[in-house]
Amino acid sequence: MPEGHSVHRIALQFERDFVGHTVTVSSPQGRFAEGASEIDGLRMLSSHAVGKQMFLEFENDRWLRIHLGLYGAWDFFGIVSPITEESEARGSIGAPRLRRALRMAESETAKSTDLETFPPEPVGQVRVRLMTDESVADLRGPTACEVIDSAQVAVAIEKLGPDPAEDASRASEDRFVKRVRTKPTPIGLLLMDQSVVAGIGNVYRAELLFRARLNPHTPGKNVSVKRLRALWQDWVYLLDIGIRTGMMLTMDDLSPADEAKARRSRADRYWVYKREGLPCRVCGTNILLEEMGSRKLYWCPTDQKTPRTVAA
DNA sequence: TGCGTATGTCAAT
DNA sequence: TTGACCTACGCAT
Repeated sequence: MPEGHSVHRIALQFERDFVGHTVTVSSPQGRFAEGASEIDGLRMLSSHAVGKQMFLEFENDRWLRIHLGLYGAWDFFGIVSPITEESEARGSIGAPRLRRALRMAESETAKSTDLETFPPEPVGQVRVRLMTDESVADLRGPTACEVIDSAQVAVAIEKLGPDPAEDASRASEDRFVKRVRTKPTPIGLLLMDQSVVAGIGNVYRAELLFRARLNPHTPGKNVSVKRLRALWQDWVYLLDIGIRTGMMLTMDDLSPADEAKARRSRADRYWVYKREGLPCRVCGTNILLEEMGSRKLYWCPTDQKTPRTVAA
């Protein structure tokens, strides 16, 4: 379910509540029994996200690499610390941390409920359970879940393009621009290519292209450097909002009422995503749906009509 | 109860 | 380009 923002939030959650702790690792479902035994009882040393992948570092050069894929999700139980200013703001800062259950990765429907017993019984297909004295994290449905060493971590990260949440430097932006400019591939495909830019998924792709008023079919090499820099900066901006709020909020300058609506329901949240056949919020033209990269692409044929590009 | 869908990726063809 | 895979949920029957 997650695009880059949720993976970064999850990595932050681990940083808060697991890093520095000795972790009991098990595989209630059994499918990760071997990997679990490799890291069981080790101290967690760090937690990182790059794009949609997360790397949890343990002692002895053992790393847990996780990719949630389409349906993966983490559930946290017990002590679950607030991870952003916004979540801090909901309770008083410095107040005792809550004992609760929180589902992450399905940020659209993040739930937090009271917890009666600790640790709770695993429910459903839990591939991995990580447990400290105070906190439990259950992983279900990941595409990737494996124990590797730091050399293999380096290989995995090498395959990924820049991720602004991990490196927002100008060099990172340049890397993105350069990669896009060398390819004849449509920009709508390049934004989904994790080696070009890491962390963008199907929702952010559609929304970023609309915000840029960019035709998804424009070949990467035909998009001007100026527009690509703007596109990168917009991703920096949206990703930051995503990490802070846990939601893919892509519409700016909403009235407080519309902002509340956008937060409450997906139907009121996006410019074009999942809005095929509905009138464009800007020009009224019906939003189109087409397949691109075997994923559903939503766009406005009027606002995103011409590439309006000049080779710079 | 069963079907379709989903914010993803990879291997096989 | 297609199919396989991981799991949960909403909706129709």
